[in-house]
Amino acid sequence: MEYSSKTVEREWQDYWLKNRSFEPSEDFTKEKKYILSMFPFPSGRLHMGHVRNYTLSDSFARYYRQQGFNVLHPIGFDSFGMPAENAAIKNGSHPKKWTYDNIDYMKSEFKSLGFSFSKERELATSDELYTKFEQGFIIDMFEKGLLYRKKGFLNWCPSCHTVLANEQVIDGGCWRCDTQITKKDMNQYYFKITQYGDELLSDLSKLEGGWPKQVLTMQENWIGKSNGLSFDLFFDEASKAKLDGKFDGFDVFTTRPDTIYGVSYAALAPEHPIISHLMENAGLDADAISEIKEMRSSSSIDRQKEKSGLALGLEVLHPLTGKKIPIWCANFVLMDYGSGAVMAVPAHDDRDFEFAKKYDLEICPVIKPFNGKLNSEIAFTEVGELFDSAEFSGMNSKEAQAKIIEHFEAEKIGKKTTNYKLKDWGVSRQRYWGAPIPFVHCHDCGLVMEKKENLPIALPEDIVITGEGNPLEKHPSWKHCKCPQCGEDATRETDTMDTFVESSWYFLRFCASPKNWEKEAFSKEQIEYWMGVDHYIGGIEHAILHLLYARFFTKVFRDLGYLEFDEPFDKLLTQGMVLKDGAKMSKSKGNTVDPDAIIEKYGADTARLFILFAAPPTQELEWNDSAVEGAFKFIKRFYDRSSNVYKCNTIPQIEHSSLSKEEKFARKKVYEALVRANDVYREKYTFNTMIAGVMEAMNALNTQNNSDVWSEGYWILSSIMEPVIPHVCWDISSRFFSLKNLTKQEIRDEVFMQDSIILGVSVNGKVRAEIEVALDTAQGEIVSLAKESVAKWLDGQTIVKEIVVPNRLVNLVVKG
RNA sequence: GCCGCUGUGGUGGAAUGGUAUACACGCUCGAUUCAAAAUCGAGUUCGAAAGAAUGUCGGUUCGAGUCCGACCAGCGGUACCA
Repeated sequence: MEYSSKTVEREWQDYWLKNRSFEPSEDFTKEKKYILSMFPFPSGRLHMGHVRNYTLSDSFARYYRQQGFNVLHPIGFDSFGMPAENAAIKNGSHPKKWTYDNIDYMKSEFKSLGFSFSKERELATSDELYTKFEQGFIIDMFEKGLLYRKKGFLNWCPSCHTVLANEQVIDGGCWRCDTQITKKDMNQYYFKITQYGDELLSDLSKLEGGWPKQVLTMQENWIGKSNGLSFDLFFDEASKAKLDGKFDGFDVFTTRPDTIYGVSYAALAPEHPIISHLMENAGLDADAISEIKEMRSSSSIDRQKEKSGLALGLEVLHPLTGKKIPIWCANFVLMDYGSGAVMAVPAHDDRDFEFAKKYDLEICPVIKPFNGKLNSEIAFTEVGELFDSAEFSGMNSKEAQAKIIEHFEAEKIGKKTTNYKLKDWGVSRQRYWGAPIPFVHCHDCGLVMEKKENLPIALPEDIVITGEGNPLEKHPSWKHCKCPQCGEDATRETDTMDTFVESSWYFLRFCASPKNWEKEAFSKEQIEYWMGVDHYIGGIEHAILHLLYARFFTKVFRDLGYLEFDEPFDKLLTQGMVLKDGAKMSKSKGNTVDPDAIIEKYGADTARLFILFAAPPTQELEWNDSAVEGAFKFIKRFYDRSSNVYKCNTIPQIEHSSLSKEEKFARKKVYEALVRANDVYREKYTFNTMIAGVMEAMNALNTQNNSDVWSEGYWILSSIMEPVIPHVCWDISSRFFSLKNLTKQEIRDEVFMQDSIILGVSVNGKVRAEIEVALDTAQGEIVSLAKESVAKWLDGQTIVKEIVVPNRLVNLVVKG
């Protein structure tokens, strides 16, 4: 029969839909598997990265269904976000229409690829029902003090009139219009993720083994825990007077307390409150003020280009020596790390050194290498031996660090402190297409939460999107409301939430039974059954932000009483990128391959087979047209050779000992493929080797013509391949096996029994010959056969050692 | 700079410390065909051979692509984090 991908694929896609084949059961006594792909943004069309992602999760889902598990394999759309607004600006389409049109199209693509997603649990995060529950959680978090509002210096694009996230700033410019961004002091909502910093770090150990090491390391570095000493530097009397008595001193943090005797100046971030005070109270001249303003507004890229600063005319006293230390304002000091102020030890820190050289500040070395001499041309930043450090002189750095912290604590002038690079998560965006933050500003009551029964606070549809400013702010009526507390006139918050908020809990929403979707976000019972996600599959680009935020939400929900576990994703599989001509597929490079075109030409099964066969999932995948052709040929051959198979409702029973050598070999290859398949799904995820095993089995079946062996072979192979090329396999299975073989397959040990084995013979580790011996051959005889086979290499040599590795090889060690 | 990953035929890639190059692509030859496509079959690491080869150099071992150390190259993450 001629293979037609279109006929076969359409038939089975309709069958699956009609029979609700992929809906999870509500029977919670069954063993479950929760297989999840990272859901897509509805950009319009699927790209090959998506196809790779969903082919992987689909294979897992189908495999576990065959093994008898209750499988949840849902999909949705991460459908809020800037691109919908950008499309509106460009084509005048409404963001909502643009988004939902794209979703409809992409759903049809899912169907044509044969992905076994649950239809009934499909959702989009821009659905009002989703917004409703999300706003409820935001209110919960605000009540718990995990969401707060404060002023911060944010990235601002002067041309687009909007705040930009850090990741939307590219080389110091706006990602859309290239304008140099500036910093603007604005109100912003923040999640207090730092409160969970320690747990987010320590729980990484629970993920070891299940998550790639690389991702764990990236998260660890991102959280960036460091231990050290924090202490106050106090102003002298003259400086206090200059500051109108408002400040006694300021706090600094160091990870190198062992260098404390080398402190020769201290520096404040341009945004530091002491500097603001000086600027506002005539403590600085006009030139200095404009210089500081310049530092404050320059982008972080600019600030990294060259160190600059200015002396403030203030002095503090060294906490141990009492020596006077000058205070500078320096652009390399960051306000949002530590306390925004540092002690500077130019002799032992590269940055402090560079700054001291530029402004001709004192450099006092206090640590020298254990062996060798100090080089005064550079900072010595490694550990070493202390000198000129009072009673700590002569100690090594490590010892001195502990002792100096002890000393500070005993004298009550400082304490051991831990700092994190992790910052609180700024979540407000001055944008239309996002979930509104459910708060109200009331003249009398201040910032007030919306009442839960009024949720969702939905977006208005009659808006004008120009790309300038926040459309919600400009809408004539939307923001005007009554205060939920006092009932007086008030205004709604017009900021919307970062889209990372939606993706931080969607995996929980999928656990909810759709029949209760209106009533609740999810129930505890459903969550406890389905979570954690057994296999979470997606791109490495989400290694930090999305996965960190989802972990954070899980812990918050636990503390709110919604669930009872600590981590959402048991196993994480990060797929590699899809490349063409050695570069990532992208529209701008013009090297994309459209999935629809591949399906049209070869069918979904070919696309799926190629993607899984061409490389292991974690590696980059190089697109190759002729290899796609090869995958297509295999499917055609697989379909065609089914003419050797007869109809049966149970697996054919075969008397193994009665078979010919070729027939035995074919059976062995078939069952080897089965063993490998189980290995791959449960542990190794190297689908390419599983498929290679099936190809070997096919090649072996081809060398014989026993119809029992063919039929048994197809019974097994079409079961193994069903998760990869489902349409063809369902077709074969229905024609010959009444779909009875798409289940767990038993391994038959008898096919692995052999009468003889082939051993390699090596001399000094170099393989020189092969011998075939009967299974029960005694070791002595094996050795003498081996010697015979390599006589040529033993000539004139003395054998000093004989090593026999059972079933593998014989190694003879000789000396000549 | 720091952290991580990857280096195997012409190409994608196989190989629990035990016969390197499975499987596939490509290429070559042959069958089929009036011819081509499709299909089927054979061959294909390099080298005429001895022999050599898993980025380079060392080490551990009877035996190393695999383990250890140093380096080189490519890719990715991150970065004035005190």
